[in-house]
Amino acid sequence: MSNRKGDIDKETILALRDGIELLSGKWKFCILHNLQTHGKMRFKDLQEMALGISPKILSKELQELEENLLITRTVNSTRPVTVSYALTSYAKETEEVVNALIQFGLKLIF
Amino acid sequence: MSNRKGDIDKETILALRDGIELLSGKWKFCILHNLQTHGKMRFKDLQEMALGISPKILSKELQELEENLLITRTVNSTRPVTVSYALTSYAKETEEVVNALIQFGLKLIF
DNA sequence: CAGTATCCAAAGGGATACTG
DNA sequence: CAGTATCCCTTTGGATACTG
Repeated sequence: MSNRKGDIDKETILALRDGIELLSGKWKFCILHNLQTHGKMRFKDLQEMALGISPKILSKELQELEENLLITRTVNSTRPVTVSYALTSYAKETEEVVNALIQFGLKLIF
Repeated sequence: MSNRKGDIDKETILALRDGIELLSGKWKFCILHNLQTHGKMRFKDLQEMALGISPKILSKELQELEENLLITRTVNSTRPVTVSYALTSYAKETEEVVNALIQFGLKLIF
């Protein structure tokens, strides 16, 4: 309660909205969580982890995460070609958000 | 990394998705943050805090938060009638999520 | 395997005016 | 003041089929 009532902390609100924006999308938290716990994952692994995500959506969310420097995309010279996704060091910042959300979700039930 | 690759922790994923669901909506985090920092707030205060939210949306999100027992709605016997919103004790669980998100958002810029 | 292309339904959210 | 009602547009996300 560092602010008086009506004295709105705009920077905090903007930071909040920025954070939300980068993590918006139905599957982003799941993707981040899975990469946190499993390390590198391929497209297909990610598709199976979250039951029922269509390839189009997964592709889109991965691209957004990559654009925002939260994950890397690596093409492996195998046959057939495989692609690995992994968190950037920068994405460490998201771990607390993901974990807090998981803790919150767990407390909803029990 | 307690799980082997491919051994998906469904409960964690479901908790994550439950948490996300309760907090989904463009303004919920802002509402929660403002109630955290300012305590009780009236409808109009909340409307001003987040520049540009329409009354319909604010009303909807407040109802959803109330349904999920994260906030209380109190009608004050004033003239004209005013209504106060405040966090429930249960909503303490959301503070860490909100704060983690703010920290993440702040690190995006600086 | 790792996507892209196309099509489509539903949800989300805003503007505005109105009401008790 | 605290909403609700109406209208409308945009975004989101899913199903499916196809490609290198």
